[in-house]
Amino acid sequence: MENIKGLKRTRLCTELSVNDVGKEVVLMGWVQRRRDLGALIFVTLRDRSGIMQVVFNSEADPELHKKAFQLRSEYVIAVRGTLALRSPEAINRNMPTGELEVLAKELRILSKSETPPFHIEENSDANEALRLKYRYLDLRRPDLQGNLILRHRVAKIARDYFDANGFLEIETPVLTKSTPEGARDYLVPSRVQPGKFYALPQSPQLFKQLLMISGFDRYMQITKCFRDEDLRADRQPEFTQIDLEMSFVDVEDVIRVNEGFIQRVFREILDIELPVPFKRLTYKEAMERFGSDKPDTRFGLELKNVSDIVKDSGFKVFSDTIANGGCVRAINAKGAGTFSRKEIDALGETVKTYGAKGLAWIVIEDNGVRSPIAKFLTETELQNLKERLEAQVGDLLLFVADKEEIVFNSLGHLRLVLGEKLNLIDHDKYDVLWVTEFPLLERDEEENRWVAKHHPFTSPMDEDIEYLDTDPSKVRAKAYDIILNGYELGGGSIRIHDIELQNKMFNIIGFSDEEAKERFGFLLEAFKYGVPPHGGLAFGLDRLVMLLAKTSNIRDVIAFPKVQNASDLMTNAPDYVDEKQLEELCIKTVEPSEN
RNA sequence: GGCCCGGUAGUUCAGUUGGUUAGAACGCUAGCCUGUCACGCUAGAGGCCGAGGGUUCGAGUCCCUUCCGGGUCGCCA
Repeated sequence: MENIKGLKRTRLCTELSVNDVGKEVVLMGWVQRRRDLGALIFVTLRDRSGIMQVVFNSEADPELHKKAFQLRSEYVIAVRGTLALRSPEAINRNMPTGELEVLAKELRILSKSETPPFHIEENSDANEALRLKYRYLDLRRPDLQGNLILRHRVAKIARDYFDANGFLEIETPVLTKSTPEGARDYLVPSRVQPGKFYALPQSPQLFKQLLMISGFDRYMQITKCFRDEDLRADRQPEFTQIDLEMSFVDVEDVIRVNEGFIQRVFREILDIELPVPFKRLTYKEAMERFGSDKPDTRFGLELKNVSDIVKDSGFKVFSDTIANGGCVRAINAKGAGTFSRKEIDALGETVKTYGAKGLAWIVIEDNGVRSPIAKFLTETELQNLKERLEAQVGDLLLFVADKEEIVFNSLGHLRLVLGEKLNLIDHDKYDVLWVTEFPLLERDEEENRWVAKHHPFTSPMDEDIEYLDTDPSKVRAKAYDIILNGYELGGGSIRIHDIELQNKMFNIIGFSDEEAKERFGFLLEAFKYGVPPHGGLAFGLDRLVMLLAKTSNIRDVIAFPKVQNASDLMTNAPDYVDEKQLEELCIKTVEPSEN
């Protein structure tokens, strides 16, 4: 093994251009590939910027050529040589540095490598579990390097943009207090106070509110958050938020400053100019039209309420559902009348996933309809349905009857499936919108109480405060989510800054004064000493970068992600610890119970 | 916790109704080769068919259990 003594790297591979031809250069990096033509050896050298061809010619230097013969994939080398223009017939147009090559004068093997378990290349088809076990090799691939560089750039834009707008980056604790409500906490035992635990933050929510009370006026932080819930393609147990909070603002102020941020990200990263202000939908409208509070509005297929048409229908599934307080809604899948019975059944399975009992359907044909339910419907009902759904020959009408919640959820997801299946989604389009006026509260049927839909510090809308006592379900919140192509990019709210209202909120979600004091006493105490009106928002940085990188897997934009069972295949975390460590923490483990 | 998909050389995969010695490509090793760039040519090595149990004369293939990975529902204020 050799060292780099006396050699200094001049440039990265792709920083060299035809203007540098004739200069002596020193490159350092990994052997991407060796092509051995006998007396002539080509090596593609890879560094973070890209690749450059290096030539070893036995005629020019037999000793050096002999040394180059030893090179294998992923050896780390330093090469000193002359940058040369390739002869015209040897130019590789598929390579950014394809006009150039380095004629080697010196080679040092800085580190050898075993044959890697998978080939380091763009668009690797190697199994992801294998790539995660050897993540440091996976991260050598240009696509992942590009993703992490992109991530860095987005984070930098966030810091620059919010700095320019008067925000201060302030760190908040990672070891903090467990709070009720919300996701499961990750707990950290205290050694000095046996039996007590810290919790890792689900978000810095309370700390940023306290910073407003401290008078910092505008705060931002790029920070890790932790939620002990099951993973998804777009969800990791530890993730990063661009978190911010502002004083003396209302909804419009928060929205405006964040539109500017997203606009700048798209301008600088993708060279796309997003028009502001962004579209807005109220929560109610989003649900009614798209069956989702994070609608993908790149395509139509909107939901239509047909309850009034079929409320007295002979089809009991419809009329009984409505009689029991439910509803019937439908999607017109334009042109999907050609779907086979099997395909329609598969759509039925889709809605069943979301709790629907079934999917009723009608195909509009030249001379009438084809449908298992048509015989239960009168001619008038059929005619009204067609009109409401703007049905034409060749269309497939799809109906779900159930509680509103299930109808929205199942049709909302069916809509996405149909959008894909009917190829209605323009994957090069970026569709950004705000969803506003979320309900403040929702009913937890299991616990039979109200819970905060956003969090318990969210302010109700001024005009709805009167309903807090009479009909909490009617109260809308000063909460807003920002949605990109059907993904929730971020969300936030104006907070309650009045101690009376905050106490009332705790009471409505079932906290006694004692419990509220126990859990959030520090906040209520702070509320006694002059609280500016404030509000904020948090973006999911991972998700934002994921969408900018055009991948649907959040692991592709995280350096060391976790797999579905929340373990890290490289480090093998989580893992058992020494009995000694547990003793010191006064912790005993028990076998998990069956069931 | 539920549902769906997957696990066979280093890698990506094929493997028929259960039937002889489990194949291919890439990679790897060695040799030849002075303009390659997915270099080419020749030869070679390489397998706990995820694991355990069962059925069978016989299991990569069928059954049961289990482990691992992915997607998803629940969950994620």
